[in-house]
Amino acid sequence: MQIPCRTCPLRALPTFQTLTPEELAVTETLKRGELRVEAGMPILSEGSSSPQLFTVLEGQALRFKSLECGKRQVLGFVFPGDFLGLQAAVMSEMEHSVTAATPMLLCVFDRGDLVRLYRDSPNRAFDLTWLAAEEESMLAEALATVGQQNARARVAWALLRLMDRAEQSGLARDGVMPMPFRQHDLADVLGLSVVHTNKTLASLRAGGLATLRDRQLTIHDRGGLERLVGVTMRRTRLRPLI
Amino acid sequence: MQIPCRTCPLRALPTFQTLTPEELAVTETLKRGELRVEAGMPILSEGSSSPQLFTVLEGQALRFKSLECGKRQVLGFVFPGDFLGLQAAVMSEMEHSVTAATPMLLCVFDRGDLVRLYRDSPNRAFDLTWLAAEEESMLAEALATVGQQNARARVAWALLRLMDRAEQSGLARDGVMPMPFRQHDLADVLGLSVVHTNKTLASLRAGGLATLRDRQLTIHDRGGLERLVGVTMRRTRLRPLI
DNA sequence: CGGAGAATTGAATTTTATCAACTGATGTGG
DNA sequence: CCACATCAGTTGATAAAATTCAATTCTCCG
Repeated sequence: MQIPCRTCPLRALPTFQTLTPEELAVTETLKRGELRVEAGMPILSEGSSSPQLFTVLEGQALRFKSLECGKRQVLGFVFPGDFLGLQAAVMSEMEHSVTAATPMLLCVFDRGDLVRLYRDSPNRAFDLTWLAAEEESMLAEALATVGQQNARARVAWALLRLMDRAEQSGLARDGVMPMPFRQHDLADVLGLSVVHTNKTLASLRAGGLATLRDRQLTIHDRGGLERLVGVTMRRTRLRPLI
Repeated sequence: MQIPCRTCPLRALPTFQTLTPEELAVTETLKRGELRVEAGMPILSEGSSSPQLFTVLEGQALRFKSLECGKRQVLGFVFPGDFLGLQAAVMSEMEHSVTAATPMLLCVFDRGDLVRLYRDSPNRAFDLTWLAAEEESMLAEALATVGQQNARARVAWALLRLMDRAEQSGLARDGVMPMPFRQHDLADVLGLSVVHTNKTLASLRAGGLATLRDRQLTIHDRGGLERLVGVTMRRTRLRPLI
């Protein structure tokens, strides 16, 4: 086990809750090891009941659902600090898949320890519910965007969400972040075709709102993008880090 | 308090978990009373932090998010047995609203009791996480449908979902259920215009797949509808009833 | 019976998807 | 170091889908 929880660099970030020494100790007993994953590799698969749960230490990934017709709907972006596999742990199996978009480092937990956690650490149990509720919020926001907004507003929303997540996990500076996701991924988030996503990105770029190129996303005019987005975007909150 | 939990008619339904007498006793101490709500009245509002949580005993409702532009996205249908307000209890406030579609009878809980529940009843705490994860699944399914499917498939999906939920809560018989929601509501679920929803319904009716009229939904050809729907629809599961 | 909200229908218009072709960057092997 | 292959990104033309608008009919209640 390379990194003990108490010195986990993620905990230093202002986004994450600070734990009491006792809580930290409990968390530490749950950690089973670390796992490195290459870009493009699957981490969790729809329909499987993973015996392991993960906290992302480094790298980015995509959550998505595959459709019979071969299409897929991307459900969300995964950033450091995110917890993966709760669904499989709580229901019998995963309802979506997760695939690494970059090389990743994962902190590994054991599904079987969950019962113990609920019994012994009500605060941490509450945090798990919080995480599930947070996912629910994110999906609701996405659904409202995809269901009700036009292409421009959808893309604007996705860019702001990406930047927000990147800032949370300390990956962005001054509206600039590394962008590991493809336009194709963006299109599958938003229910748009790749072509139309591309044109919309070009239009935002031309309007001086945001630039996506060379694996890098730059937000030039946050206010302008926010005006485009019709749904209320929740401010970043203090998250629990399992 | 009119109905004690142990004789709650919902518990008799096969959809809901049976509790041990102890668990039932705990649940009973949480119940604060009952609330009747008229059709069309708001139950929970986006942005508010309701001090109360509800379990639906009778009636149907809609969860939805309002957009700045005046549109709204319906996030899901609420049926008897559903738990309302978890989001407000876990995060600081509700991220969506709930409005009654029919007269309703709600079982009332107190938000403040949640901490006690997490401390004393790990099983029930786990159930709350389960409920949040279930919501997440439903939203993911909706997002995949709205994001990737055409109008026919979307409407087919919504009709099957409605029927499934109605069967779960004992409201449907032989593919026939009372339909309290308007075509306008359906349109806001699916990200379609009312007009197009209407035409699509007409086309499904003409194809002998399903009929929606006189406040009643009839599924004539479940297999036909399922073939239209491209996303995997989870089978009804055993749900916890809080 | 009359009025209000809901459902339905037929254009006209707008938005988005699909198709096909092309550019540019990256990487590999001879 | 160049030829070649590959893949992401870009663009224009065309087709399909959904929205909007306008008008009419239907249903439920008072």
